[in-house]
Amino acid sequence: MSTRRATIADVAREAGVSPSTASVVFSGKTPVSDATRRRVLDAASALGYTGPDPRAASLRRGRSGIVGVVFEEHLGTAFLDPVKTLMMDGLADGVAPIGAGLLLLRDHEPVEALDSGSPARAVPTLTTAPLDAAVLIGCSGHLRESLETVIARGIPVVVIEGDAGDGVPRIDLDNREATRQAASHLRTLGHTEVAVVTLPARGGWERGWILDDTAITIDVTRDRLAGALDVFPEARAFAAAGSFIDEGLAAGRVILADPVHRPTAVIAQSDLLAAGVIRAVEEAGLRVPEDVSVTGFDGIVVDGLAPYELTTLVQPATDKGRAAGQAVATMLEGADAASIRFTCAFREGNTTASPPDRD
Amino acid sequence: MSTRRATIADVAREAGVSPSTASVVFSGKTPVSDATRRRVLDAASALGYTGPDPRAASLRRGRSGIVGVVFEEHLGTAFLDPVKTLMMDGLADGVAPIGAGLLLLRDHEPVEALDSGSPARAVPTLTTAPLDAAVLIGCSGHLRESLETVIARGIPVVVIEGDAGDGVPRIDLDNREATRQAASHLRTLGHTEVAVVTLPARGGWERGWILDDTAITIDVTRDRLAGALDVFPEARAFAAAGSFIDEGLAAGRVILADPVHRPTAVIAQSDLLAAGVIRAVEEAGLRVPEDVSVTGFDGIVVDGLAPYELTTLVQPATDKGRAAGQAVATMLEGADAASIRFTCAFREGNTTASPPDRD
DNA sequence: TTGTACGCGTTATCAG
DNA sequence: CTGATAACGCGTACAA
Repeated sequence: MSTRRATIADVAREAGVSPSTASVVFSGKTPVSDATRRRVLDAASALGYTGPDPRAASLRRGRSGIVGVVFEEHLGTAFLDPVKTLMMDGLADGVAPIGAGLLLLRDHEPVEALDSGSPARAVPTLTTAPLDAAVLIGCSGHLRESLETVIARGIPVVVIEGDAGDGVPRIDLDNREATRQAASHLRTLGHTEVAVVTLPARGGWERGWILDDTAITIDVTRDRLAGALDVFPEARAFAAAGSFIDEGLAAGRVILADPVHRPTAVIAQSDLLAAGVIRAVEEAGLRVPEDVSVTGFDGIVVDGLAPYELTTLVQPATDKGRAAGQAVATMLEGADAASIRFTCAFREGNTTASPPDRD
Repeated sequence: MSTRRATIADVAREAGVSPSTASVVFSGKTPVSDATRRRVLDAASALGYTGPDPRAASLRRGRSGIVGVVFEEHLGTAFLDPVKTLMMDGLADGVAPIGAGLLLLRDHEPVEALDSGSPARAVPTLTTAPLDAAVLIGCSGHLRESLETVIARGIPVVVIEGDAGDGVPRIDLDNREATRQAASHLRTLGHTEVAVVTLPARGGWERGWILDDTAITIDVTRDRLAGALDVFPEARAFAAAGSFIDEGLAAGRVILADPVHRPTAVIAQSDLLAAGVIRAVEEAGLRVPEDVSVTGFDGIVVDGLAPYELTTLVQPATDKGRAAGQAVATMLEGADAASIRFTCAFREGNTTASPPDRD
């Protein structure tokens, strides 16, 4: 049949009922007699009608059943991070009760060249996607911009790990306090020479030392660093370009390079970074934790790190995601959602010990 | 302002132009004089109008700009698999030119209990999401069902690694041929006692031996196994419950348990499984590759596997995703998309060697 | 270049 | 339990 798809009106006509009755059969919003239902269903299958067009339904209802999840990175990259992965998991759980799907979005679309001869076309994003709500996974300066876009559209929004301002529910961690715990642990062990390997200082950051005048626009980085400095005000900090083992390795090499300033402990802002630092320590012919103690952050399973068991802060990543999902669900039902700050659990592994005796 | 949001009609009225003119200003489909444009834009910002409602626009256009990606697993789990992660990456790339967003969907919604007192509500899925197209990441029997749903809706669909039948474009690998290569490599080295650690045999599979009468409904598993059996018809196969290091470890333990039947080589159907098998070998007090050779599949970076470098088949995971995305784009433009079979590259690492001398 | 008219496919609402 | 009516907010022929 080269004709257009059947609509609910066609089905109704075929079944000899009114469109509204047919609609009700599919939505189940109102009781329908069995006989009528059967007629409608039969007519539908006869016409190859598979149910209401979601586009029309969402226009009418004012709901699309879609929650946008905004990343600032290349989508693929986002899932390379175990913590984000777990968050997505929780998020999926959290929105399940309202039956929403998760739409992956990037906050600043890459400047795509004109491909395949097709004329320049607007790349849909936050502005043009049919979202019921949005979850911003926050960090960089783009967050601010995305936030405005979403708020302007009047869409409920939740921010994970970022400064939302206003009345925007925020899901985050006690980053500063948590790091302070790790640092205190190190001080208790007797460390005084400590270095910090941080997450990026801001979007597009290349790895390098954080100096007094370095602006840190990423909240997580700033807060965790503050926690470390609370205990070791003199600690030097080197910011990696991302949360990867290789970045930790690179940072570790730099930090350990100068024998004079060599720290006896390194506070890494993520487990992956910590794993890299451990490699750097080994590479330098030193031992963990005998010569250098290392702490991480996240409490993820770093595959293949054995025999080390990282001393780290275990963050409830899945819970964070779930909380965000629930907050979204709450807002979608018209209620106000509260911000939630989760707490990390300090977990002592075998990567921290007292510093070696000095001569 | 407790009143409803402004519509394009309001903007037009405020600007003193017709609705269609205002529409054109936002869509850019037709030239508009600068003066008019300015008036419209000013009116829009005065009214807090942020652009056309995506729901209405998509009804009118017949396009939502959304491509569904259907997983059969818990969403979070999907991203724990590096290969899927890379595929998503490529997919995001592939659909970028048409500016589509990716909507994460599960094929069989978990049986959610009634939460939060809200009445039982239909959980939207494949049937109710406003999709322009769908990508099925295939395996289990659910695929069949999902496929029918999508086809009934008349939505373009592409299947990755699964049997699509009909005229559905399929993106997959030369799984059988690739595995055959690895197996041949082992035979050339002199191995005769070989075991296979496979991916799950079907959805919901618990780990266990694959017997003659075991039905394997997952294509990837079946094809890769066939490739191994082409070379070693007598090889025994143990199916893991998923592609994880731990599963490989568990499988390895079972396979190595019986000293009489102990193989000199293990063909694992994924790198993660292979990594687990290697651990099992070490755990048994044996060496890789001196006592037991191990091959993998995927060519991903298995974090922390050093000093081993897996002998494996490198699959172009990102390319697969990108191809799927492009196929979707093609179909959306009304053309037919072809199925594509990608080729894996054999990469020899240091986990395979000649078998030990037998007494 | 701008305006008119209409319909995209549904579903709330309310009366019967 | 069923039906008539009226939007939902927009894009696009077509005419002016």
